[in-house]
Amino acid sequence: MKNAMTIAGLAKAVGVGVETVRYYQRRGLLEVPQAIGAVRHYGPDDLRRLSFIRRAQAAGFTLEEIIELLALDRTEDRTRIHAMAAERIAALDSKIHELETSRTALERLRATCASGKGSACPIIEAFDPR
Amino acid sequence: MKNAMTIAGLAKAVGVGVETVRYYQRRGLLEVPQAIGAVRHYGPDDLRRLSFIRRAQAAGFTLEEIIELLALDRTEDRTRIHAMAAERIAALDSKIHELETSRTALERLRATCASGKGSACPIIEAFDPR
DNA sequence: ATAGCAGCCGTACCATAGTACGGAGTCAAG
DNA sequence: CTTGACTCCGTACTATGGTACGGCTGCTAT
Repeated sequence: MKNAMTIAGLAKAVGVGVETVRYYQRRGLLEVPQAIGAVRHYGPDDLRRLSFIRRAQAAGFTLEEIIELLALDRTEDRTRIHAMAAERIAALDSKIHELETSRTALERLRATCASGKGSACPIIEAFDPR
Repeated sequence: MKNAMTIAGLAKAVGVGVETVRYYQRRGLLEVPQAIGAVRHYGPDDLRRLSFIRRAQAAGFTLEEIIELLALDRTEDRTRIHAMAAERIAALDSKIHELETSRTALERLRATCASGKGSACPIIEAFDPR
């Protein structure tokens, strides 16, 4: 059958380990397809779903939340979806801001310690809020 | 003694729990000050150090790396400091980029599902790379 | 037909960063 | 001088997201 792969192929296609796929199955994020013989075969749907999981993780959703998102995907509870998206966007915004602040501190540290003259290079002070 | 506080004061000043301070002591990130009587007292130095730890964590350094940074702070190994800063800035940049990409996907999801007409609101597709 | 790689399964273990708990001691106020 | 809050200490437990192991079985190529 075309487009059908075994667990290793699925895992590889998304860049995760086989054990990770099995872990997601146990957690209920991926369903366990019916086996043809004793071996399961995965298709494009599984691939999309697994990719989604990874992208949602990158967006900061926990696996628990992703389980909810996947359930929500089959309903039409727009209110809940909207709320989850809005909440995550807000969290993302503050996280991005935090990382940018950290980046500034690190730039300062890098600049201060680049010039090789003075002896000490005060790491702790580099992080002081300005 | 002025400026001296007990562990709860220190923790509170930085917004962590007492147990967290003790955990950092065990991990060697904070030193255990000499007790006056049976109770330890903490001063401005401890406060600065603890604040630094938290900011460094926000920058994505692990506690293990922070231990190294604290050790480095007393030396003048600028090369190492420079390398660590540069490495972290790069990681931060790619993380920020990733979060921004995620944010875009979430905005798309929010927009798609905001209009209350169609029935389904495809969560999974909202994360597809465009 | 047989070797050997894959897949399957359950269970155990890992890293990171805390958080909780229980007992004993101590300090300060009333 | 008692009460109550706080400290100290060691040990155990938690959450999150995997990763590893070992035995068994079945598919496939030689």
